[in-house]
Amino acid sequence: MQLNSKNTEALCLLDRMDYNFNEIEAKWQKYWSENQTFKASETTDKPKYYVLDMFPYPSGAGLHVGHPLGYIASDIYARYKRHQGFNVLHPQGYDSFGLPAEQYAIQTGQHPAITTETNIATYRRQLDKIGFSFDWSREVRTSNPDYYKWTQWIFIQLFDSWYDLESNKAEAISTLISIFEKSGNSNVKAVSDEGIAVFSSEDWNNYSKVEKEAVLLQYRMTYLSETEVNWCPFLGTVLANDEIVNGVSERGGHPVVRKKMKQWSMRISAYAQRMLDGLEKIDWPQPLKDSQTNWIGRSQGASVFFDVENSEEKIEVFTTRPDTIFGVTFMTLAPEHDLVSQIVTKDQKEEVEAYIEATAKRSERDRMADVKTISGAFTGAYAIHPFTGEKIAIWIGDYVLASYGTGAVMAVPCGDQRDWDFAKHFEIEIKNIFEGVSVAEGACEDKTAKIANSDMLSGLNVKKATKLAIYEMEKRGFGKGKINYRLRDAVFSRQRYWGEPFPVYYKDGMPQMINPKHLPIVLPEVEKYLPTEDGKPPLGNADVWAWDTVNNKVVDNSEINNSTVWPLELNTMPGWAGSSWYFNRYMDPSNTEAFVSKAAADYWQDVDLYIGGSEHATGHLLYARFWQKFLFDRGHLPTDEFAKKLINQGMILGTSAFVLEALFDGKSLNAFVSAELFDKDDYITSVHRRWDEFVGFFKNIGLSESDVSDLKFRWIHADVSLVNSSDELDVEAFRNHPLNKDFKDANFLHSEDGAFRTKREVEKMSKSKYNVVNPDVICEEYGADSLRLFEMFLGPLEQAKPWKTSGISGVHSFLKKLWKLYHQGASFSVVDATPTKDELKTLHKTIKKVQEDIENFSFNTSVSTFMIAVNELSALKCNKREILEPLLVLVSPYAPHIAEELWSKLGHETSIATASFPVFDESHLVESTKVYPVSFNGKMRFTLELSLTLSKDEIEEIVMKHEKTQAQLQGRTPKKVIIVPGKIVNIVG
RNA sequence: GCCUUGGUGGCGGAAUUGGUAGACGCGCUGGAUUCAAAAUCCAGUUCUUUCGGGAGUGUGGGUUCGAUUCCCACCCAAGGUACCA
Repeated sequence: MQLNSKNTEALCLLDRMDYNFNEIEAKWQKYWSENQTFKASETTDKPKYYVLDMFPYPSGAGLHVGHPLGYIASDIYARYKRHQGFNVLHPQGYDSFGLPAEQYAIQTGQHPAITTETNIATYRRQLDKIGFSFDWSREVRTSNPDYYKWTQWIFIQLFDSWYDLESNKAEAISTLISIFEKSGNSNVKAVSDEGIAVFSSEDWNNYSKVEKEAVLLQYRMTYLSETEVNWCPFLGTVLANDEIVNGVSERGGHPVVRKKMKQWSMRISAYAQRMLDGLEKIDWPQPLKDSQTNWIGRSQGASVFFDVENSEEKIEVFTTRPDTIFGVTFMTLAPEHDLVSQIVTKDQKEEVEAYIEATAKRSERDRMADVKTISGAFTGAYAIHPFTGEKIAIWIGDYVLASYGTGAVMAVPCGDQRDWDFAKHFEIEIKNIFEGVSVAEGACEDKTAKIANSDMLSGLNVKKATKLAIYEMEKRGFGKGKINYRLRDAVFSRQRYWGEPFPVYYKDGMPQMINPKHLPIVLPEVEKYLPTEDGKPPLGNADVWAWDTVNNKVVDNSEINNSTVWPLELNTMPGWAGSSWYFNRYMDPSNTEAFVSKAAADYWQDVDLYIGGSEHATGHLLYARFWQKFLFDRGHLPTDEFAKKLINQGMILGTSAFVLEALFDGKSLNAFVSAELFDKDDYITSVHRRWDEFVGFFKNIGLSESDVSDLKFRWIHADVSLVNSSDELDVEAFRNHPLNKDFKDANFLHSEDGAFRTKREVEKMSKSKYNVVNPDVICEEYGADSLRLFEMFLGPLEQAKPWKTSGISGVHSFLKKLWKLYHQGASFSVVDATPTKDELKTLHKTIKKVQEDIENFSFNTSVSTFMIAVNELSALKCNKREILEPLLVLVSPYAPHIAEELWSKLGHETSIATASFPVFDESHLVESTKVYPVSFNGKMRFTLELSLTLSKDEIEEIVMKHEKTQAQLQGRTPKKVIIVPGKIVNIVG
């Protein structure tokens, strides 16, 4: 057929046969939405499968190509599971409470609810373009009152619970009250009972209401306490440990100081051991499990009590090395330790107080930055060694942390390097209790050393000595074996506006829960979103924020009368509150009677596959496991781990482009030189060779020849959309770019070939680096199917990898070839003829590989497999239904739009989403046998690589025909061929 | 420091329980088609070579007929974590 621009008829035909992805994708996205193709229901006999993405925080910047990576992977898996006959739940929603929306509100005065709404609309539009199989009828938003009603409800459940060590689970607080009424608290074993005064049933029954509430508050799973918190003055809020990085706030990098405040805390420490144990039964990445294990920080040892000389007080220490107790030569308390002021002697008082003041002034950041300096002070007091009765000096030092263990250590300088350093510095005795080891140059931290010089422990190894030491301590009553955890209770209050309000009001200073039937307590309107410097939260600016206990509603603050109307809690919940249980809400998103119905929870159970970033290891993923276990304990959920399998997708990085700007005397010259002029190796030569041109260029913009040698250069980011695949900058577009207003008349010194080159560097994708690639643009230019395939093709799912748009042409031309496979000339053409052996081989090879790939989450290699299949089938000119129909089902999870279009052209009336996954038949792969000679010494051995069972004769035939076998036999004929089960074949020559 | 993961062409990356290293794609080179360009198609592309070969999966050893794969030591990179007693 002759084609030219005048032949309009031929062009029309071309149009019809072309792969018009924009049209196809819009058509099927509309079809899926109208037919609710991906709506999940609980009324089916199919087995369930729950595929979940970590829901996004809808930021103002919209999506870049890095965001959908995990969503594409989970979507492929969800679609694959549907083809396999599973009832798939694949929902999506928004984590829409949080700091950036509020920061934006503070700056612009726009209500966070409005900006959040706008951002969600942008996200939804962008997500819809990529063709995900989400069930949007189940969407949740954490900032929606219908949702946070249940976040508040869960908070009330936590308040109404305590952790019973006897049953090792959270129990209703009413069970605790009835125990108190019968027998006081002396027999109660709760996680929180350390430091709680002992009382009898009589005491309890005589307590006032407020006294009872104060006692109970100490037992609750969420409790109010005066705690030292990480206060960030700039953000005006308290931060959790995981929100602090290197002593500054994770967000914005503002300094953080310690401050005592009345805060809600979550008793996550109660679950420390169960969270460790639970890791063994879930299939999560090892690095993530290790992060959680470290964060929980279990250490096994003993707690030992030391008497203080001339005092009633005892000092409790925690040690992981009770076997070294005879090596104790002093004791160190944290400067903040409660006992310091009581035991300090008159003589030392001044020095100790000065030291405490000095350490209090140092911020946490300073203390961390400077770990080398040894400092401390002697209290003048002495403890008594429980075994030997010797006097032991009590020191204070800031290397001991008040927040870990008991805030006191027994110092064993011969066995602990920090104690050794401290002892050296202050010239304290270092007693050696190790056999044949010198401690003159440093402590002996080797755990294989034998203990010496230690009474009954002498001669024992560490393990035995530890056991005996604990036994002796328990027998003599001054110590016991103990397990300590690094995991602290999580502070749950935030001095912010854009978060869940607490369902709490204060009566006589004690917190009271609002009856759940009056929930939600809706976030009030305020005029100013900014917290005050003293830490009073923005809700303090609300006029209508008091609780009327008669009418059960929120009323104006002026009505507070301290008998029926009381003030409401001013703090809001942290960002992780709403995200700690959302996966359960998807199971039953519009239930108004419960956060999830029993039926729905029993049906869906838990998440089968969860995909998201590893940055949530010690935040969201820890808190979510905690709430899940709690809700399980209280009988609200059927499982105590919420996600069976978890995959961390790697980050997609941007390839930034830099242009080289010339500076003179610290000022911009509004002039740029092509990047290769500044290459380390070529700089001299290329500039020298072009020296006149180089000087001329700068003379033209007003420099003298001598000025030129004083030029300085710096790299600045250029927008990547202005740079082509050969790193050449579109100079005109750069001048006219709205972000480069200063460079409108800029001068450019080009390379010799006339191009202007940039330097490329891989960095995190971010707006400020001008390296963001928008998925909308990719969808427009190449289609969503190309985007999906390319994101997978980029590399292994879990690895970080740079984005390079130029690579997309490969997957795009694959789609065009796939399309052609189903077309002949201008029209759709698939025939019903019987496939050949070769065609079947290609199909079944592909089925096998793709199925393995999906199950191993190696989505990148299956894209290659598709390309090979299409190339082979094109070469075979295969257009047979029996081959092309199953091929389409294989491709459809990856490139659903094109698959759906061709599927409908094949005459199917329903969506390809309901088609079954093709069944692999290995009988078509007979010829994929490989033979390797193993050795030749009288006997000859061969390895056969087979994926199927062959008869002896068939194997012998394959072996004897093989080229290498012929060579090894050197013309001789073997007497017999022995076939050993497995892969080894012996040929006896 | 400790824990974890990884190291393969110019680049992203393949390689099943140890079995022809570099699949597939990008890029590059040459060719076909075209007035031309785009698009498409075909061939080549680890390095080196005296065209016989030789070397080669971070480095050095080891096990094996055979090692990217298993073992030991080391180097490097990324991530997590840290006066945690």
